[in-house]
Amino acid sequence: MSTRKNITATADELFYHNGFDVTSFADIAKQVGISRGNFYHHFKTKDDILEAVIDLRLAKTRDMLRLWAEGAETPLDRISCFIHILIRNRREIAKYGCPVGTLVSELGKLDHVSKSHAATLFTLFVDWLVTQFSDLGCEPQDARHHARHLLALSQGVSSVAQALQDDVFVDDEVNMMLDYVAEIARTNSLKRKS
Amino acid sequence: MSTRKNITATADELFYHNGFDVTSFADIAKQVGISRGNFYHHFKTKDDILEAVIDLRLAKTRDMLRLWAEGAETPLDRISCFIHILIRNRREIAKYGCPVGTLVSELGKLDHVSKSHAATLFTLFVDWLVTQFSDLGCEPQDARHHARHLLALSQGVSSVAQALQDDVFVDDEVNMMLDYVAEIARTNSLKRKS
DNA sequence: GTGAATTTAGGTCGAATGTCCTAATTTTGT
DNA sequence: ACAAAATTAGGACATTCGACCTAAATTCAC
Repeated sequence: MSTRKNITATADELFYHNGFDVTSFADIAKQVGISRGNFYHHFKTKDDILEAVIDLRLAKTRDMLRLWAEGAETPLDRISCFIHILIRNRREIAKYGCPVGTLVSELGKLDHVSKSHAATLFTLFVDWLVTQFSDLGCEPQDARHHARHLLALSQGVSSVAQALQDDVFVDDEVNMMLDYVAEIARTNSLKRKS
Repeated sequence: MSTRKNITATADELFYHNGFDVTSFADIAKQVGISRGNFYHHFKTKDDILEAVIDLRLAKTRDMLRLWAEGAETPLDRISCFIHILIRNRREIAKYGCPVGTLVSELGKLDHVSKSHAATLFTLFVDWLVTQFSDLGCEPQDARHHARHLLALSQGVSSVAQALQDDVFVDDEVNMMLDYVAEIARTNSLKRKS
């Protein structure tokens, strides 16, 4: 892997685990195994690293969403993929929260220029979910509503899970989210028949 | 107001607006209007200030919950008070997120000793909501489930609202939460009749 | 009123930060 | 093979941080 990508991937992990502001050049350099001075050749400022990290996350998210769209047959299965990240990443979430939500929150408090850039990560999920709910037969405004609701729920579950450290809670909420989507699919199919 | 309380209140605000780690002694001193050196007499370390801030928030939260319990006639009205903080504090939430969730998240990433102390802020809300749902006629495990679900939703709405900056979204979610509670109250009253 | 206790201001300290520079080292193009 | 370019290491820099100290100012007790 190129050094630049190596730096970006390491910064991505450290920003997630420890926070953007707390993570120093020295921390990243130590983990990558290069000298601090080497940074300036790849990234002029720390903000440049942040931009690269956000771009990396955008790319990884797009890949993940595409994989879900291709891998699952029905919109319902695809939405289930989204919901199940809460279980698949439960260990990391319990420790560090949601990588998107915590970054947006921190950048918001720092009033950082990249906060809107980070927020586009959210819209990536919203847009994808809107597509799925539309494919499920929802009207545009309903699809948007359901998509945002699901995103908010996943954020909230991450946040509370980090505080309470309770696996059962996550399972319960995931089941509720699955029921929520199944109910929408059911009513939509009824509507279609009438 | 005493200097100590003045420091604590100012630190409370700055920790919320800018984050704990980012906020420096100098920042607090400047806003309070005292010299930096004066701190050491009131708080030995920055962590001591954090402890005092968490205690302050615990006290303020307890007062607020007591006020809601006394001010509202029915459990349903009391739960509505909780839900409506999302609207009452919408400006601050859109800027800085939820004061509890963002603090727990930051302390979790810092692996700070006070993270569990901060997490008790969450349990304060959970316990209070459990009481309300129990008064509404819910079984203990149901009450706990509903309480945590509502808390997670409020957290998620705060998080997504900060990213999307959309007032309509908050209104929609608040209405959904109110419907959720109303539905529980309705089914409970039906159960009671049978 | 006066001595003791509390509170305050201002400065110092080492450590750590982001940024930047320079000189080696390695890689690349021909 | 060799010059040019890219990459790397290590250190210098001004600044800021939490922590700590001392002395002046203020408040309090009697």
